[in-house]
Amino acid sequence: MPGTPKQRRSGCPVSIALEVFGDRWSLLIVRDLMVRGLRTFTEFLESGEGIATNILANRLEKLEAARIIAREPEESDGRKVNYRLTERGIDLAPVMLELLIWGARHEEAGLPCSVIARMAKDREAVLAEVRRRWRDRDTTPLLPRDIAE
Amino acid sequence: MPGTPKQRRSGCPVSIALEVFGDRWSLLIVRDLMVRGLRTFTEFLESGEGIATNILANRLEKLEAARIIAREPEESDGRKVNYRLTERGIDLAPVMLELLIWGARHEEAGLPCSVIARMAKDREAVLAEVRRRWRDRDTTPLLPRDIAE
DNA sequence: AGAATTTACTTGTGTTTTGCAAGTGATCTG
DNA sequence: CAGATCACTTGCAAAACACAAGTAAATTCT
Repeated sequence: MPGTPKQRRSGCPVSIALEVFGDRWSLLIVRDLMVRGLRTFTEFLESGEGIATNILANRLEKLEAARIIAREPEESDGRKVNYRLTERGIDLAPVMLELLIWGARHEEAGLPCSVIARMAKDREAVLAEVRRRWRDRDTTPLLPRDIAE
Repeated sequence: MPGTPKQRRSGCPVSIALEVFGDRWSLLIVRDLMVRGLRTFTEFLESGEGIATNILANRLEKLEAARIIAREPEESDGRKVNYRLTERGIDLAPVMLELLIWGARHEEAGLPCSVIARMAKDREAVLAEVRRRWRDRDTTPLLPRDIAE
C-alpha cells in the first residue's frame, strides 16, 4: 500500500535516527554536502565511494523525504539540480564529526594524527565553522582533498 | 574466507566507520551495551527493536570481528555468553550521544526535552559517566527504561 | 537419573534490497 | 542540428534480510 506509514521500532531516539540514515550511503551524501562542498547528482556519483545511480537516486529521495536535504533546480542550467542541507541536515554535523574522529582514531585512515587531534580538541570551533559555511552557502571544502583523501 | 579483508571504498574515516557499523542494527546493539546494561543474546533479542535471531548472530559476529565488542562465556552458567564493549566500542560513546541528541531533537522521541537539554549541555559529564560505568563494569542502565522508553 | 527448560545459536524459505549495466528524456553546447 | 551533459529510470542477477522452525549443549526440575 502506498502511503502506508512505516511503523517505528521503538521510541528510542537512536533507533529513530538510524531508521532515517542508518545505512552505508546516506551519511556519505551528507558528508559530501557538509565538508566537501558537493551539490549535484554527478558530483556525488564521482565522489569516489562507488555508489550506483539507482541507489543514489533512492537515497536522495529518502533524505529529502526526511527533510535532511532539499533539492533546488539551478536557474542558470535547467538540467542541473542542486542539493543542499536543511537545518535538520546541518544539525548532523556533530554526528559526522564524531564519526570522523572515531574512524580516524581507530582505523588506518588517510588523515594525519595532527589533524584528528586538532578536530577533537577544537570540536566547537570546527562545528561553528561548518555551520558558518552552511549559513553563508560557502562551498569551499572544509578539508582540502589531498589531506582529506 | 574469514579474516579476508574487505576492500575499502575510500580512505575517508567516515566511510571506514560506516563500513563497520553503517546499518540499521549494529549501533542498537552498542546502545544496549552502553546505556541499557544488556549483555546476552536473549536480552538483545528482547530489547524491543525486533531483530531476528540470525541477524543478531551475524551482527554480534561482525562487531566482534571489528573488535568493538568481545564475547566471554559466563563461568557460573555454561549456556550464557556475555558480550561487552571493548575500548574501541566504548569510544563510540560520543557518536551514540550525538545520535541520541539529534534523534531526540528532530523526531518525536519519547525523551522529555529537559533530559535532552541536560545531555547536550553536560556532554562531557555524560560521556565521563558512560566511560566510568564501562571501566567499573557497572551495568545499571544509564537511563531508567521508563524514561528512555 | 530422566524430563523439561533455557540459551545461543543454525537452517530453510521467501521477500526485499542492492549492485551493475544499459537506456531515456530534457537541456545545453558547438 | 548534432553531439554532449545531466538526472535520473529500468531490468536483472546476486546478496541481504525477515520469519519460522530446528538443534545442541548446559542447567534446572522432579
